[in-house]
Amino acid sequence: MDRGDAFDPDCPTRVVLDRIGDKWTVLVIGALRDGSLRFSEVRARVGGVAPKVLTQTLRAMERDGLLTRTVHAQVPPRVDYELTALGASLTGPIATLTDWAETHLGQILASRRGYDDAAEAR
Amino acid sequence: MDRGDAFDPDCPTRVVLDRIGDKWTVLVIGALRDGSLRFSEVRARVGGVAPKVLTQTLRAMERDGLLTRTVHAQVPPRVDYELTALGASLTGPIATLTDWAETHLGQILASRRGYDDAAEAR
DNA sequence: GTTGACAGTAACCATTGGTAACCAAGCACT
DNA sequence: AGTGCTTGGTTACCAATGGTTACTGTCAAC
Repeated sequence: MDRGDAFDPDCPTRVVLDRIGDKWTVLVIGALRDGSLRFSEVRARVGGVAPKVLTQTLRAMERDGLLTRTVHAQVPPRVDYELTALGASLTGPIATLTDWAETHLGQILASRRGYDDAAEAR
Repeated sequence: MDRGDAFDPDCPTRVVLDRIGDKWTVLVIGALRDGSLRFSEVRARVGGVAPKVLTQTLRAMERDGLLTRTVHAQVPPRVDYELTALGASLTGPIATLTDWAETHLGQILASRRGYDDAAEAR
């Protein structure tokens, strides 16, 4: 097993897909695409994320080597988050994905509307 | 709002990202890439998925127009799932992503190991 | 009549995601 | 001395989701 097989549940590739598949991870990477941000800035960019969940996400990403976390001994505290080379290499695939999402959004919503109408007619 | 903005929590693009971000959706699309399959075949290909969850995933994908579900009035029953053009158009972006996952798996696991060792040394 | 295949469903439990409230450190001001 | 302000979280709690196991319906074949 060299590159992993995403269909085997016991293969670690699955773990990677789990992380990428995480909604917040994708958004955080998008937020950090243009440079480092501090905690509250990430929070502001990624609308609607609870601080607890953001902390979890950032720690998991740090653990996986996708970003670095640097604490400045200041008051008030300042913590900067920045993508590593590994994290930055993910921006490409993710951009592909969000592009798809944004261009096909209309089709999906239309399909969903049709489905709802059919349910209503029953 | 034409294409949507994934960073606004109230924007429907978020909904699309949620679906794409779903672990099982990605794997199901991969499984159906080469043609239609029946329920149990999908289940076998996507190792480790519980039938309930697979049903939920497939229904949601049908609702979003990513695949079609055709029931054959037979006994034993036969249900075929097949990607729509919309669903097939997702295989590209997803392949990009799984490629990334499989090639960078080593780096991530290495980073994770280092993190664990550091925690242990404390 | 009972066994077997297929495609689920039902009931239940575990894990996760999310909310609201609070905390710690240091500085400025009173 | 005490109060308030800031940032970057943590804690306790609750709801929603994900997952597991067991069961169901139908009809053909034995």
